[in-house]
Amino acid sequence: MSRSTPSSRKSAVPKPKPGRQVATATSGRSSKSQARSASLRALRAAERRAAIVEAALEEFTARGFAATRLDDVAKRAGVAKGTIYLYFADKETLFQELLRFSLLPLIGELGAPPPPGVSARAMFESFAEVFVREVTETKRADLLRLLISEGQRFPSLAEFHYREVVVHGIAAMRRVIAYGIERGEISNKALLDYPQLLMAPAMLTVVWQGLFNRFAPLDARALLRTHIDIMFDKGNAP
Amino acid sequence: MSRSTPSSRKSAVPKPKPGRQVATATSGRSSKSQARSASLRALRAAERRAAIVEAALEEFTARGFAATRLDDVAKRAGVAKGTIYLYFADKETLFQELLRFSLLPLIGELGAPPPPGVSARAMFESFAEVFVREVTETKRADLLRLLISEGQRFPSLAEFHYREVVVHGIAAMRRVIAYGIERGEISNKALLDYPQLLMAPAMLTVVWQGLFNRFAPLDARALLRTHIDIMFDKGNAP
Amino acid sequence: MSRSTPSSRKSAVPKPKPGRQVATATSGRSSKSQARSASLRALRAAERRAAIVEAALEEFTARGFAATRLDDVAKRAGVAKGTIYLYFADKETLFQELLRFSLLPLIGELGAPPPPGVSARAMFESFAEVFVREVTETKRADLLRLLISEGQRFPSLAEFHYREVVVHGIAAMRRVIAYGIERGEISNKALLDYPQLLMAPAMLTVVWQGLFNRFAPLDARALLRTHIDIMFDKGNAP
Amino acid sequence: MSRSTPSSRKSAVPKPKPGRQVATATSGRSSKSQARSASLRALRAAERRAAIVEAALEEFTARGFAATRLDDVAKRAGVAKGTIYLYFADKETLFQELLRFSLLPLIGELGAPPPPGVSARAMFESFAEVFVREVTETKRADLLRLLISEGQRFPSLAEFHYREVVVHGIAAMRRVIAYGIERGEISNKALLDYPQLLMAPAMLTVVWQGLFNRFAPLDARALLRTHIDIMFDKGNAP
DNA sequence: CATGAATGAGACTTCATTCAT
DNA sequence: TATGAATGAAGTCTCATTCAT
Repeated sequence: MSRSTPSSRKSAVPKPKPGRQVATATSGRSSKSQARSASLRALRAAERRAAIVEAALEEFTARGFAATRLDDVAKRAGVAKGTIYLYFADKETLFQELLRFSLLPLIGELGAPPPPGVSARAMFESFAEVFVREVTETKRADLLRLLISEGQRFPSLAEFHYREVVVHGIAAMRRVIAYGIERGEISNKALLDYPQLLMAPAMLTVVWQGLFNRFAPLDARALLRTHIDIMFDKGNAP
Repeated sequence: MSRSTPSSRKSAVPKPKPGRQVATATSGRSSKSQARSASLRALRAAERRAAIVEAALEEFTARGFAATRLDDVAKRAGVAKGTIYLYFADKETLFQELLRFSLLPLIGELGAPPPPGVSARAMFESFAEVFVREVTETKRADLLRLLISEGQRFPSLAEFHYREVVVHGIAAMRRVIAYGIERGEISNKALLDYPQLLMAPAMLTVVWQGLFNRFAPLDARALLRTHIDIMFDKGNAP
Repeated sequence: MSRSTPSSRKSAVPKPKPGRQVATATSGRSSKSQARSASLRALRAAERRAAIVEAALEEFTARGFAATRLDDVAKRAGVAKGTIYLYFADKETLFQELLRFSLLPLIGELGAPPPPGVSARAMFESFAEVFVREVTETKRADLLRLLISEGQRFPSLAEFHYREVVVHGIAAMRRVIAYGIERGEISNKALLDYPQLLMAPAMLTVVWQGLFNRFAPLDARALLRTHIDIMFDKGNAP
Repeated sequence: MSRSTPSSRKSAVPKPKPGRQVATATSGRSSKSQARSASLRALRAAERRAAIVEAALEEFTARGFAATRLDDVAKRAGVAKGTIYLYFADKETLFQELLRFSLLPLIGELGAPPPPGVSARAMFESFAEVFVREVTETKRADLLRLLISEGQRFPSLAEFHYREVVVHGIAAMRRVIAYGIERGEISNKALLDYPQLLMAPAMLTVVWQGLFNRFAPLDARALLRTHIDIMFDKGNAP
């Protein structure tokens, strides 16, 4: 192996669509209705962009930033090399955009307003469930790992996630903790200073699954259940 | 910059030794005493090797595997580029060797025989203290982050660490947990199934400090203290 | 910047019309009067062509042939990139056409029939004045520089200008010289063999102004006046 | 033709040495004498550098800066593509260095101290002769044309030549003119203000030979002789 | 006719690895 | 054993040209 990639050359990641994309049959031209054709074009553009992002996700998560070849991204997306540059200024922009906007929706989902009158434990159980369903069992886990791996080398990216994701996540955790303390579900008030402790097992799961799942699969749900049992006193639960 | 690294070129990492290493004048050969000169040479060789590994550590942790240039490693180590190949087969070998043997000693330290009659909490407190002192506040934290970042792309490396480090660590955690349950310091027996929970905050600290310390410094010791307070019932502590 | 241009990317040459050209609303077709609409269309076509040539002039003179991007020409002309190909076969054709027809009119102006009975000196003074007014102080100087710069690499272009411009210019110079000799204004008959000497200062001016005007502005008119004083004996002048 | 070059692809300029350079038989290693081997290496480096510069000269003068491929320069120099980067930072540096140092020696030659008691005409005749012999009939003419062609697009280059070459040349011309006026060889004192007029025919020759020599060869020596006859009164000549 | 998204060949540049000294 | 000059494969990015709309 010559340059720098650890594993096999030529796309260790299996590529699903070898030829040109299916293109969802746009060849039939109605020849009038400029507006529709314009929106069609816009639609096509959006599709292409999405294809590129999707392909980039696969390649970047499989190889990391430096070892990913835009050539491979293009092939996987079913576009020419130059096409990528119609949508993204350069490799780094594609990479950052991918990471920037992929984890954002999570915050919305995780911060969904809890049903009233519910226990703190139930609130966090809901968090955990969403995390498992929407991250652990999804490509988002790969994205999170990618962020953990490359964040240090892209300070602006780290900052973005700190501000847009982490700060809100920490705040949410703190609210749950405060609520739990208030309701007597959580006894240790120092937890308020380290709300990260609530998320630590979730993060560990993501890292573990990336590195060691091959050798020792980890049941995220069960692990988090145990975590919850430890963090919350059962007293006030039904 | 064209290829792949996000930040500045030309060694973002400050290099301590600008000129060629002092090299302690080896050119004048005394021409007798082959045995001593042989051992001297071996010593010199060992030093060189160590210098290369040390330099590689700096560069790899600062840039990751792919973006690190052997040229920079050589410069930092004070040797010629070709010299690296006298000690390591190639870039990947150097990288793996670096990671393979750098974290091993930890297991010994962490697995040091606990003083008899001590509480489970005290045992884990000792663990935590060693971890903070020997990892968090050391270059080992960088190595751990490097492992987390690149492990997925070097399966053999991940396997090595799983077998040589993680398995033992998990076993040690489990022993502490069992002991804690036995002594009544730990009430939740399910923890025995997920000893990772004991380590999760430590790992979170390492990741956090790599990504977010700039924006929100994290006090590893205090965080772990809180963690310990939660995991261990205080009843039986002195 | 990676490829080839020395200075700043993104059009160092200031572009006058930022948005799309006004285009004088051609979309509403009155659907009758085909003849007039045809001529209108022809007019529109001629305008477009002219806009492209004008834009090409700016860009080519600013960057040279190879470093000029048709994309920039199109933007500056207010047309789409593809439109250029409706009027010109390719980049080189556009370039050559630009150069071919831009300098031709000069020959007419420079070869204008001199008022009868005038001195040779006056004839050449008139040449010089036209040259200063119509070349030196005009974009034509840029075109001349462009020809000088790229002519060697476009042999057919050099040949064209030799035949269509230079030959006539040389002939005109020779006529002036012969006339001057005949009238006793020029004493050195060898000048007839090197009529280029009459034009040399004009050419030097164009080159100098392209390269060094920043550091040492050159007054074309005054320089040529001195040149004339040297070439023509003052005896017979009024 | 695809990208940008006007004429034929694949090196219009004939390449003399297809294989690896002759390398002047350095294979015989004397195995001792480090100093000599070091100087040998230095010698080799100097040769290589020279080969690259020489090749670059050919290619740049044949195609201009933008259209020259470093690949071709490397092939012509008999080195690998990467080798160029051991000696020059990038394409532009190679180009500028080529131009910067190739014309400098001229100033020395042209500014050689004139024999005492000689006429101004003889001094300038000597200038002219050196110019013809060392520029017109040499590759330096190509370099001068290259400078004229690309100077506008490399402001620093134009400035360098203005300061290092032109200023001195102009000063030398002015000295000759002053001397000629003093000796009564030159009558028009205004020439002191436009010493460029003395050089104009030389420059015209270089440009002409680049563009039109194919169609109308120009005898530089004869043209300059006529020029001299016109500029200098014959009175004081023998 | 006009558009401009898409293409893909090709240029510059980097850097792991080799090998003569 | 150590060196570091040399190599050349490979990657990123550009831009002339095409073509469906």
